[in-house]
Amino acid sequence: MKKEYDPEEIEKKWQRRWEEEGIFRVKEIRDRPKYYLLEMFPYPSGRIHMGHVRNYSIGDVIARYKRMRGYNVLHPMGWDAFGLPAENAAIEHGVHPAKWTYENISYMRRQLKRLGFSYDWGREFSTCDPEYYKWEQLFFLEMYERGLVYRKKTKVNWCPGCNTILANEQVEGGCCWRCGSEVEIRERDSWFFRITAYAEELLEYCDRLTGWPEKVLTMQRNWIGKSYGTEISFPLDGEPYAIKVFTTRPDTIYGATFVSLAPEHPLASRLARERGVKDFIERIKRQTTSLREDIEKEGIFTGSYCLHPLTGKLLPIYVANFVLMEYGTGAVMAVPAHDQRDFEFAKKYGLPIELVIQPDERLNPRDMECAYEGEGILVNSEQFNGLPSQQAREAISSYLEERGLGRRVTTYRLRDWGISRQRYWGAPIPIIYCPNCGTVPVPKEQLPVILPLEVNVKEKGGSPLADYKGFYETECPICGKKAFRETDTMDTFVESSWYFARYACPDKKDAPFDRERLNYWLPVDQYVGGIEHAILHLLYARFFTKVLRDLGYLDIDEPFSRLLTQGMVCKETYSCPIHGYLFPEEVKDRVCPHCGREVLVGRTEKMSKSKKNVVDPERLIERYGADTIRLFCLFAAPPERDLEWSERGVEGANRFLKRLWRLFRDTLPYIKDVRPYREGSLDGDMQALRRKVHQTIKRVTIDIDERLHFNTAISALMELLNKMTELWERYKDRKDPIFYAVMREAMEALIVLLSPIVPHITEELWHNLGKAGWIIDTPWPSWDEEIAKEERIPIVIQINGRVRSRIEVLEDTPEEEIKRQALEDPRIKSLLSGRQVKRTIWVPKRLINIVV
RNA sequence: GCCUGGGUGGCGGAAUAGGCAGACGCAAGGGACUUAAAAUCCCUUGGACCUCAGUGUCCGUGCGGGUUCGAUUCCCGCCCCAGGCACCA
Repeated sequence: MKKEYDPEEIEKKWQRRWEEEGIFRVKEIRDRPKYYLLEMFPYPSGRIHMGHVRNYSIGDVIARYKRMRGYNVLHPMGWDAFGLPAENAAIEHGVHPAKWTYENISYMRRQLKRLGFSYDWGREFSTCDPEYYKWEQLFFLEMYERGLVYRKKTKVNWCPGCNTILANEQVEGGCCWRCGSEVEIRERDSWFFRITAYAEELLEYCDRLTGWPEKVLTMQRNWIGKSYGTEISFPLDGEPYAIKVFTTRPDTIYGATFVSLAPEHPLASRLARERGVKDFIERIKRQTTSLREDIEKEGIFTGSYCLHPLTGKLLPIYVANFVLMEYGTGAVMAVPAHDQRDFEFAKKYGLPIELVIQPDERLNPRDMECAYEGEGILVNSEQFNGLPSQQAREAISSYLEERGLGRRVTTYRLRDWGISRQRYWGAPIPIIYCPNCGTVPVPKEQLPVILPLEVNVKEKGGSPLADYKGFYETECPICGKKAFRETDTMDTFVESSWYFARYACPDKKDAPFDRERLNYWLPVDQYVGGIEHAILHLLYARFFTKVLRDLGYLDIDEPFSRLLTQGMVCKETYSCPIHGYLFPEEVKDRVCPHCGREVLVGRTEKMSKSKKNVVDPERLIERYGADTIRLFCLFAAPPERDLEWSERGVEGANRFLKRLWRLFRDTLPYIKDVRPYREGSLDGDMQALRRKVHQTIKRVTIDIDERLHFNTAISALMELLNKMTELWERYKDRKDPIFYAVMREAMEALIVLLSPIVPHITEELWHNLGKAGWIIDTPWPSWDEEIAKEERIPIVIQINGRVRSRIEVLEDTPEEEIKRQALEDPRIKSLLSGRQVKRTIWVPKRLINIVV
């Protein structure tokens, strides 16, 4: 073997051999337990970034580990290939989105291969391939048949300058990111998936996803937002209509002093008698809902009144910008005393504040500086006075129901999923509009509706599909006359909602899935991806799984049994006061390369191209090798935390591998033909080393298997290497066969335990040890609890909770004996002299606390 | 604004069920080797204090309180940072 560690040579060698032998190809093997490990597939943006390296390094450790534990592991990779950046590239650089995407894919595939991940590349696919998206179009049609797809009006961001619809991310501060024009809100027909039909099931199953982080489940539960409330009718004054409001606080009904409508509410414009009111409504309607967030609460009196359903009082009707048409009924009974938004609104427009819930401390509406939103006792509420608010909710709801003035309802915050995108680079929606027959689904046998490649993506104007006759002009499948295709494409979240299932059988030609293979592999046992997908992607994938189950394709209820959400990769930013953000490699000696000014070192933020605080993994691989990068990504932080990039840390990881290499090189001549130590008692350093080996096996196994904390697994392995190096220096010349045997056992364990993390160097060392076969096919080592056990354990002696001394005892020393020893400890004795021991607290195997 | 996380030495982090705060790594300082440098190896390293330099004292896990014999860990109230977002009545 080489004298010095040469990562490039050994990594390329083993990557080639693994590929030649196809050792990561998997087939269904009935009598072996399967394990499906999946990482979120990448968008082919151009090059792999550190977030990918981290994500896929984590996944690869688990995949390789599970394989060593005897599982038949499916570990696939592919491309989430539709999306907006391809179109932006087309506009900016004149490259066709397809060319751009496929070139990126081939570049990034090479980068991933260079990192040595254990993918079964035979299952790779891209979602922009008609062979993939045609099944998605099929699902769309089947969902349409079942009423799970429908069309309704929705708001879109319209840029008058570019004459096109903008995505939310293309709107910056209310203006178009490309031309700076002020963005308008327009209404447009869009296709929706009826995810709300699954709201209850999606919520219920949150309780069964025991392998998911609680924070993700909490976010999803809140997103679905089930709430129990009451719908109450407020009759209009002098008209035979009523405004239906939704409230979760019917107990506050006597505190309602006005009613607020969403600007989109049908009654809003009807009631608006004056021109000023109409203008206000039109102005608010033009604000996007996201823009309205930051805007001050404002509203206008419609000039009309309604009647309080219980007191008969006249209440003014307002239109308010903070009332949402999408939630509840689009109308709110305003209770300023007990709702902060209503409170602010009432203060602003001088509306009365009526206190109806009295908490323990006496509130007076005149002195209130904010609304009281908590529970309390009802006051000013006629016959309900004196009831606690919780009981009052029930009593008032029942009272309203009995009189036909209201009814109890369950609402969800979750809204249906709008999937229409006025984009070119996406899967076409398989619908035809016929002047005679109306909206006609594309017959299934005509699928796929292929996205034409021979179009020009232009900077200005709408979707190229809407300009391309060859695409949109077609025949009606019913009457055969001239008809038009839908030119919208699907949200790219649709592709990523079912890709995990397609990996089970990506070669299936005549159907989306092959039932038998699907049932063998699904569900995904462990899913790994960024925390930023905690809601949208993960909820959509769960929804799609349930839909595909109900359409008869899948036999599972949930796609991902276990979920690991990783944090982001961050780095400090560099900027020049004149030239803006700078790439780290541009900065030499902390000065700007353009003007020589000192660079400002900014906050640590998520790596992003716009801030230029990115590190190119490829450069690091060239310099240190794939194993070093993988090791660093796993060592620097536990997976769920954000990872702060540090070039120094990478060097540290590299040093560790060099130390491993050198120790192995030095010991090899002595241990090459030695059998690992297996049995018999040892003492002194030999026993200590062997104990460390078994302790390390235990720690690493638990860290990888249960805790998914690779950073602590690695630190345990570093400790083992340090111990081995130390003892090697001390004993290498003693020609002690027992020492060599213990070293051999330690070396084998170290290499095998490290192999999921740094597969190349360990494969090389493994073969140098004279082993045949792949290290990934080596069974994971087990530990012997007896060998791992410390004989003497340190016990901390505290006085009043402060550490004052330590003693060492045999593990099973009884409490009485430890107490006796503690009190006899000279230091403790002197500290206790003249003081009365009140009690002692004994924590087995840890400490004894003497309270005086 | 709302939802969800996070905050520990100069830095990344460790402490697995309330029990030794700072494992492991980085950086820094000192030393060894070398003609020299790099590489490598060894030692020191949270802060302050002390005429008992010790097995010493005190402070210290964002800030302020609380529970407890004992709190990085649990509870209450703040501040700051990050992710997500659709003002959710």
